[in-house]
This record gives sequence, C-alpha cells and structure tokens, in this order.
Amino acid sequence: MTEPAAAGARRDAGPQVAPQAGPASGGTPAPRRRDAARSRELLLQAAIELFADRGFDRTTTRDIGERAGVDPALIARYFGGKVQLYLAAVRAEQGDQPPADLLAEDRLHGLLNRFERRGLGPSFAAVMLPGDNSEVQRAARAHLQERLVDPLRERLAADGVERPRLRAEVATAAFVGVLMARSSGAFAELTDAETAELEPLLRSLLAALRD
Amino acid sequence: MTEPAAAGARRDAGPQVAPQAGPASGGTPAPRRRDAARSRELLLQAAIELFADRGFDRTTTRDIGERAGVDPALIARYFGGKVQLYLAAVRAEQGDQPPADLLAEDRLHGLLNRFERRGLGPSFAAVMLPGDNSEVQRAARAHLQERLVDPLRERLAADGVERPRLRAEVATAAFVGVLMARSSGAFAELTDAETAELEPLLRSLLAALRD
DNA sequence: AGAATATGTCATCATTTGAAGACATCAGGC
DNA sequence: GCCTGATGTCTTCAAATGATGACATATTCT
Repeated sequence: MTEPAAAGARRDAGPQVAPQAGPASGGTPAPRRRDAARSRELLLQAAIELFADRGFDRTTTRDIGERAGVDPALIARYFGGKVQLYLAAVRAEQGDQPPADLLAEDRLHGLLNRFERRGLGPSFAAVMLPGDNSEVQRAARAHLQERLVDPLRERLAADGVERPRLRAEVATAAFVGVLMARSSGAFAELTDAETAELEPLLRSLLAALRD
Repeated sequence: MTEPAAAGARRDAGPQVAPQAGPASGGTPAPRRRDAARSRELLLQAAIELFADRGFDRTTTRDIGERAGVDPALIARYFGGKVQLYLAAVRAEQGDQPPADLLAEDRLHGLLNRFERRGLGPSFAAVMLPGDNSEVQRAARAHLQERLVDPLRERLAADGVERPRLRAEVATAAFVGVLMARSSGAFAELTDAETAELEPLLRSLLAALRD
C-alpha cells in the first residue's frame, strides 16, 4: 500500500492454485491462472463469511477482496457492487435445505450443525439492527421470514396455540439472538459452549413458546 | 447547507426555549440562550436514543447533533468525541435501578416498562454484533454482564440449576434478541405487539431455562 | 459600560469506503 | 506468430464522517 509499485508489474502474487491435479481426472478442467468463475466463487464465499461475522456495514469490499485473495474491483465486475454481492450471499444461503421448523427435533439439530460448519449466514446480522429500509435489510428479513418464521407459525397454528405468528416471531428472535450473541463473543461461556451443550437449552427455550 | 451563509451571521436560529417562566418560580433559574449543561444533556439524550436504535457505527455525530438541536462540534467539546459520548450514554443507562434479576416477576415487568418509556439503551445493540474489541464494545458488554447476566446467574445458582452461568447467558441473549428484533421492525407482529402481550411470552421463555 | 470568559457556529481537513476507469496480461482462434 | 476478447491490477474519484480550529455572539464580573 505504501510502495509506488510500478503500474501493473505484479505477476508473482503467489500461486493461486497449485497447478497440480493433472489432466487425469476429468472433474476440474485443469487449473487456469485466470478463471472468472473461480474468482466469483471465492468472492462469494468470503462475502458470506464476512457479512455473517460483521454485518453489511462493517464489511468493506477491501476486506472481502483480501480474504478471497481477489482484487476488490472484481466485485463490481462480477456482481455489480457490494449490495448485489450481499443479495447473492443471501440467496446462496438458502437452497440447501427446505425451510426448517424449529420445533421439530431433527431440524434444530441439523440447523445447529450446519451453522457450526458454515457459519451463521449473512441474514442473521440484519435482523437485529434497524436501519433504512434498504434492499439489503428487506432481503435478509424476507429470507428469515420464509425460512424460519413461517414454518414455525404453521406448526404452532396446527397445534392450536393462540397468537401463532407472534409466538413464532418471538421464538425466532430468541433463537437468532442466542446464536448471534454466541458468535459475537459477548458472553464467555456461551461463546465457548459446544453445540451439544447449547442444543437442549435452545430446545427448552423454544418449547416454552408452545405452552 | 448549500448557501454560503456569511460566516457566523446566524442569530435567529429559532427560540431555543420560550423565554417565559418569569422570575416567580425559583426552580428553573430563568432560561438562558446559552446553557452548556442543557446542551450537554440534549446531546446525551439524543445519543442514548440513536445509539440504541442504530448501534454505534450507524449513528453519526451529525445525526446526534441534529436530533439534539445542537451543533455536533459540541460533542467534542463536552464529551471529548463520539466514543466518550457513547461511554457516557452507557453510564447514564445504569444508576436508575439496582441490577435486575430477570426471573423475578416485578423485575421483568419493571424492565419492560422502563424500556417502553426510555428506549432500549445503547448497550443492547453492542451485544449482537461482533467487532473489534474496541472500548465501546467492552463497556457495553460489561454493562450487560453486570446488570443482567450476573444477577440471573446468582439466582439460578441459588436454585441449584446446573451450568447457571451458561443458562444466564442464554437467557440474557434471548431476552436481548427479542427486544432488539422488536425495536428493529424485522418482524411485523412482534413490533406491533403491546408490552403486555409480550411479557407473558418472555416470562415463559426465561422460565424454561430454569428447568 | 467594558473586559474576560463561556458558549455556539461554521468551514475545513484527514481518513475511510464504494465505485469506476486506465492499463496490463493471459487465453484461445486464425 | 499474432490478434481479439477475457481477466486481473492498480490508480483515482466522490461522498461520508469524525475531528479540529477560527471566529462570532452571549453571559458574567467588576
């Protein structure tokens, strides 16, 4: 950053991918030094992690580029800009599993394990902070509504509980709150707790809303 | 903002306080057009509200000044800067009541009513978002630890529950999460719900951690 | 009334950040 | 071998933001 660095002279910026994995396996079609699809994917993955960790505002395009090992200018080229990259990250968050009903045992277990493997996902951070009704907030909230609140509301309604929507929203908010607080490092034991320790507590918490 | 506005010519920037309330009552010592203590208080109050609403990063000194009706430059003069103003806001958050044990009925009721009257307070927003271990985060987290987590932990420990600290942290995180989500407007029914509707749900939620 | 201080107002600076563009370098077709 | 487009690298710009200082105006003291 501090060196003048004669314009466009860099060529030895470290091996992007070790050029092994010869032409044997037909899967990956020989590593290219320049691969738009790969760069796009690296940026998207870095964005998912960073947006989940810090939220939209506190994540800079330069951070994303650095983590991805890709020049931040390519964000504009491949996604259109930071906002569109965020929307792509939220879209990539879904599609794995069908919407989850938090009260079903295997669902909670699966969700927690998935979070452990892949991080919380970018939409969680957008729930807690109010803000301008930007596209970013709306997308993240719609995602959570569809994936967590609605299935739970249907479950509660089927159980005949009163105010199923409100209860589903409270349960989701509590769930997101606990997971966000855990990953934020605000509370020591919560952050250090294993998923297996946390799961029964969360299950009790959620079950309480069912009355 | 767009006019040149000859330097320092403004004098008619609206009446700060109607200069009535004659010398009769000895309470307020006649309104002054310039009152450092009043300006300081206005800034602090605006800061408490805005920090609670948007968190530290998304609140600008210009926003605070605008809401307070005070020039933002005075933040530096009276508090030293934005960070110190935040710390002052967190300190102002406490001092009202003794630390609250969320499981005691009147405590929960009192807390919710207080939030309804005075807003959530700046420290809540700092729990959910990770970030640099700045002074701001540490102060807000220490505040919550002392005010909410510790009393609850003691209560749970006295009840003989296992893992009292972890449970207290989970309960606090869930509590903060529900209130933050409510004020963020992320969930429609939760945002519109009356405190009276929310209170029994929160009570069930918290009681579940006691097992 | 007039000096001295307190308080308020405004312009401006340095930094950060998202974005855009100029240029360099690689890949594949002829 | 070379040309055209794709891909990557770097510089630069405009806006936002926290901070600072010069100056204006009010308040107080004598």
